[in-house]
Amino acid sequence: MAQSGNETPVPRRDTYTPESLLAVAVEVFNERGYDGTSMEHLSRAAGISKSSIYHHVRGKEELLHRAVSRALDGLFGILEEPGASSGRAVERLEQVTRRTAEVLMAELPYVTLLLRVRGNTETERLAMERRREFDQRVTDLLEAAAAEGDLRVDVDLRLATRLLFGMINSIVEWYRPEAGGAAGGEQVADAVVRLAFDGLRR
Amino acid sequence: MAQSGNETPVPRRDTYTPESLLAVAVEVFNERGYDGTSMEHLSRAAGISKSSIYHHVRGKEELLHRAVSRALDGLFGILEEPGASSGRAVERLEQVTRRTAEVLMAELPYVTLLLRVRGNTETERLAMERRREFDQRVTDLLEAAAAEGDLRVDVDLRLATRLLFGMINSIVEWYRPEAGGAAGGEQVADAVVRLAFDGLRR
DNA sequence: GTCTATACCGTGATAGAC
DNA sequence: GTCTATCACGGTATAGAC
Repeated sequence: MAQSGNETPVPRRDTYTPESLLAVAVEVFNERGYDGTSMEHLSRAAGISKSSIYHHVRGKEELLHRAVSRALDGLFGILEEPGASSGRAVERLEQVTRRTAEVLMAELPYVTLLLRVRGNTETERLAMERRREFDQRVTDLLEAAAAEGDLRVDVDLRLATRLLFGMINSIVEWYRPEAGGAAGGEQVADAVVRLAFDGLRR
Repeated sequence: MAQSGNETPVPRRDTYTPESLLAVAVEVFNERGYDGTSMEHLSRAAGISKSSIYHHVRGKEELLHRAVSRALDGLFGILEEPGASSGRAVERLEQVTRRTAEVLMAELPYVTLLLRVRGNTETERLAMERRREFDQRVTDLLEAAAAEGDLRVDVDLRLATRLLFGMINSIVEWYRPEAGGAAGGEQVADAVVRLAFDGLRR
């Protein structure tokens, strides 16, 4: 993500960085819920003591903050990608839909946590606000596509955006990258685009 | 819901019953998350002391149990309704889709809580299991509809079921009955069925 | 049916040795 | 960078008066 410059030439072996600790913490947060996770749970999962965790991060909420920020950066990155700003709106919308599903799967644990945040702390409220901002950008895209006459007219646009995101976001409830089985990431993204734009019916 | 027979002729005025206390508790659970809610929070919301709550229920988890049971009873009720067992499968599926959305909105706080349960306690694990059972019943319906040739063949059925439920369930994230505005329950249910079966595209 | 007072434990976080 | 020991606090739940 950030530049891996020429300092610290090779990742160290054993000791934790805030980043590697984050990966562990986010897994636990997603299993037990953020509020349901104690520092004791985290310390056991990381294999170090509670107080060692405080050497790397200021506390539980900093871990949450880092996690949701990473997810949000991934999502907003989609809007900067080439192709997100030219061409027919419905095609841009289709591309954003596919990329959102892909980013969600690529950054699965981080986005999962983001989507479950309820607004109890300042960190959570900030995350919710940025998320709404992203949603709004996509709503704008739907409006543009509707103005170009490419969307059905019998469904409210805000409602459609919400249901579209509902479908995409629900991927976090069951997608697990290791189990390639009947659900590789490509296949999932394809299915989302097909169902969202053309529906279930033959 | 239950019979309002001739005993207890009129609901009492002021004092709490387990049922009326439940309504308050579920609201708070949904705002703060179950784990994020303390008995102190509940007591403030109910306007009685912590210990008074224990007069009505055994503890926090009993409130959770009552809430998710109510949600699950509503959902399984759909499968018993007339029309859910005869006729073309794709039409039964459409009907179940609409009814699921409707029940979700009618029992909004209870279903919301059900959908957010993560499996930390025995109550939660039981709820998750019954929920999976419901999902399976709907997957069966998709299989039947596919066998009758009414569904598109380029999307995996389990995947389609999950995305369908993802769309329906996401209603709890934003639907609020009081704000009739652009989103009456009828309109939402219609939109879900249209998008799920025929897609966004004109 | 509600209250105040309290038991008892797990929580997030810190101090200071190694 | 990690540990053990400890702190103050808030958590669920109970006892017993009114």
